[in-house]
Amino acid sequence: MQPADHKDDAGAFSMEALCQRIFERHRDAIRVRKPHVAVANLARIVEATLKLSNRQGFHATSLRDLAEASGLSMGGLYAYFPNKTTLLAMILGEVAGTAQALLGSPPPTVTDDPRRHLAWLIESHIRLTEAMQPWFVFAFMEAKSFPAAERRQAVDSEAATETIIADVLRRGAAGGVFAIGDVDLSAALIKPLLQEWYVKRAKYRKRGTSIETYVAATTDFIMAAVRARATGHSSKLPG
Amino acid sequence: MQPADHKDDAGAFSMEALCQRIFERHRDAIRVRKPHVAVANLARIVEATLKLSNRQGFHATSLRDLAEASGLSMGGLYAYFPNKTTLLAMILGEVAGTAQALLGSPPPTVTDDPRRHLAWLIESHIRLTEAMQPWFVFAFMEAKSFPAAERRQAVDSEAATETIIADVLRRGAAGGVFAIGDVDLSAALIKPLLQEWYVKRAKYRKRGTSIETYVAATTDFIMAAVRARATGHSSKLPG
DNA sequence: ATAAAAATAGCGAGCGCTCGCTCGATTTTT
DNA sequence: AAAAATCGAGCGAGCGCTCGCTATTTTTAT
Repeated sequence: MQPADHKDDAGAFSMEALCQRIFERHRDAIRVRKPHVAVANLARIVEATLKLSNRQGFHATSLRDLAEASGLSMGGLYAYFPNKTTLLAMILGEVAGTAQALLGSPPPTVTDDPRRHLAWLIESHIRLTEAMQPWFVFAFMEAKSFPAAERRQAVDSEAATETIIADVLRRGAAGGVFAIGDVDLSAALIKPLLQEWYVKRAKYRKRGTSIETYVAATTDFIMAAVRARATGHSSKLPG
Repeated sequence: MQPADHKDDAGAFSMEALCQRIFERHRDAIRVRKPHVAVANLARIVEATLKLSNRQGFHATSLRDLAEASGLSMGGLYAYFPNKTTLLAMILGEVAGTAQALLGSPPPTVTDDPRRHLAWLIESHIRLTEAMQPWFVFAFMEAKSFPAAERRQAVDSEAATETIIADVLRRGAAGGVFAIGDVDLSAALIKPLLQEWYVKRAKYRKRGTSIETYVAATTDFIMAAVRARATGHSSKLPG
């Protein structure tokens, strides 16, 4: 672990690292060739987009606002995306990709016990969305009111997360570790408990609820709801 | 109980009844004097607003679209609201008012047992938002990205519902009926489980999940999460 | 009963303005 | 000096909203 160079970083989920990946994924749509120039400006553009959109909505954010907030000109912006909708798609794609990459790769130490696996999913999801909070808020708020392709991407991404949860619940129920009536419905109910943290982030900040408290309370709430059998294992997780 | 005259009605939560209240609340902002004319046209305007906004967002819905979908002219619309923002506020206010009126008046047969009271809150909230689904989706999606006054109204309304839940949890915890660590945090976690039904309505429709199934599963999930003590009472609720 | 007068409801072209986006000129880098 | 990156005035389209107007209903006067 090396020190991050931005304030809000969490290493692999830093603005820098995420924009690096956006640049690689969209090389053909981005006219600027030099990586260090492109990534730096993408970071300024994405940062401005998230800030303005999360305040007033993506649709209500004009490219003039965006130019001013990012420090580029109107025309300059268009070297980084071919149109406004593609800028949206770039951000949505990065959110969905990062979430799937993380949640789809649990550490091997965790997967053999459904309780530990479920607890890991809960904590990882909450910590990921904390590190990328503006990104997830953006995806959550904007995905609904936009073109079919982008909308579908968001729905699929949500469904994928839910499937991961459902698989763990199913294995736990089969092994007698959980007592669950409808596994898919339970997975569907767990999702909004994880989203709550970033969607209502302001509320918890105002109340002084720390992420550790929220992770603990949510894990406890969900474990009770699925009637997780207590064992000798500590509930403490690797940070 | 008398038969409703619209398809999606649930009596007091019909488009007609809700627009009647909007008309009464905003008589001074609405230039049309005759109640039966005003209420009928308000219904067409609100219906069109909810339909178009829930597809593409309120901001992206133009007054020309709205005029065409409601069957009125551009100028005609402005006899029913002084500006677009007030139209938003009218709808948000009606949603918040209806929710508070219902959830704040539990039947006396229910309030003396926290378990029954909590179950009643769960079922009532879900059935209300089912009857007024487009209204609640609209409020949920649009409240964030709009003027301070309207935004505050939405936040306050959410907080009020959460307070009602927290009060019931607190009484139950005090009486040993529930075992809860942090009452306020638990109430905050119950909220998104109730919102899930209308926010993701399409998903459950596709899966064939009925409202009865969802109410039962959510009630079960929440009761387990708060460690509700089992009793001899039936868990069946009055419809 | 009937005609004149007043009030109400609705229309849609058009205003001032901002939007997403383009493109030739200009600056910066190599 | 060539290439890459950036600039910003300007375009047509579409926005929220207004206003002069017509058609209809209700009230008043005879």
